[in-house]
Amino acid sequence: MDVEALLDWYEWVRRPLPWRETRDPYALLVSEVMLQQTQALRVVPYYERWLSAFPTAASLAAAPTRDVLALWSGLGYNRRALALQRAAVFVSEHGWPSDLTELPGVGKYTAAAVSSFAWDRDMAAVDTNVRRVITRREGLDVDVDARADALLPRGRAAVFNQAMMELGATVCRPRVPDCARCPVERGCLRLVVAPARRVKKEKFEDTDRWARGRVVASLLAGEPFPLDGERLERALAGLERDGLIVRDSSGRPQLP
DNA sequence: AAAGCGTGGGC
DNA sequence: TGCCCAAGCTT
Repeated sequence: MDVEALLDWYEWVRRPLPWRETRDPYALLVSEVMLQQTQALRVVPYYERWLSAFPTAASLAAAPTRDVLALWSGLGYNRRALALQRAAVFVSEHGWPSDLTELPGVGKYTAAAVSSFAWDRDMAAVDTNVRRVITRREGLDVDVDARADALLPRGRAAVFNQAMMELGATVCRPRVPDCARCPVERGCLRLVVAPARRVKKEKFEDTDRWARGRVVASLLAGEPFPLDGERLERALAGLERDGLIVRDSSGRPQLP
C-alpha cells in the first residue's frame, strides 16, 4: 500500500474534531473511551462538557461517581464511565503506566491510539475500520496486526493511525466501498464480506441491557424505576456486581 | 471465547 | 415505525 498517498489524502480530508487538537494523554483517553461504539459527531458535546468539568485525571479521580455518571448520561455503556474514572484514579496515584492496557477499560486498540497520539509511539491502532481496510486489500487470512505494524511509518504513527481509520470510515466502508475515491486502490483485492445474519429478534425493551440502562437513568433523574419484580432484581444484581450501584444501610439501591 | 454491555441519530 | 448502526473491552 502507498502509505505516502494515504497520508497526503488524509491531510486533504481531515475533519477538525476537538480531540485532534490536543496531545494531553488524559484528554485523548477520554475521547477514545467515549468513541468506543459511538459515532464521533455525537461524542463532541460530551467531550467538551467532560473536559470542562474534569479537566485533569486528578479532578476526575476526585469527583463523586454520581457526577461522573451524570455527565456520561446519554453516551451508553455506563460501566465505561466507571472504568474511565478508575483509570483516572490509577493515573493520579501512580502516573501513566508504560503499558496503557494496565488501565481498566483500556485494551490494545485504545492503548495504541493514546500512545501514538500523545507520545508519538510507533504503535498501530487497529480498530474495526483498519481491520476491514487491511483484510479487504490483502485477504481474510492476513495477520492484520502484523501488517498494520509493517505499514506504519516510524515516527509518524499518529497521522498514520488517523488516516487509516478515516479511510475505513469514509471510503472503505463496510457494505459499499467507494473505491473511486480511494487513495490507495492499487493492488487491492476489494473484498466485500457479507455481514453475518442476525439471529436474535428479542425486543430491546425486553433485555437486561435495557433494564440496567433504565435503572441508572432513573437513579440519576431521581425517578421511580419503570420496571419491577424479577427483572428489576436481575438488573440491580448485575449493576451492583459491576459497581454501578451500591446498597445503602437499608438495602436501597443508589448510585455510588 | 461467545456473550454481555446503552444510546440516540439516520433512514 | 422499526431496524441498524457507531474509533471495544471484559469475563
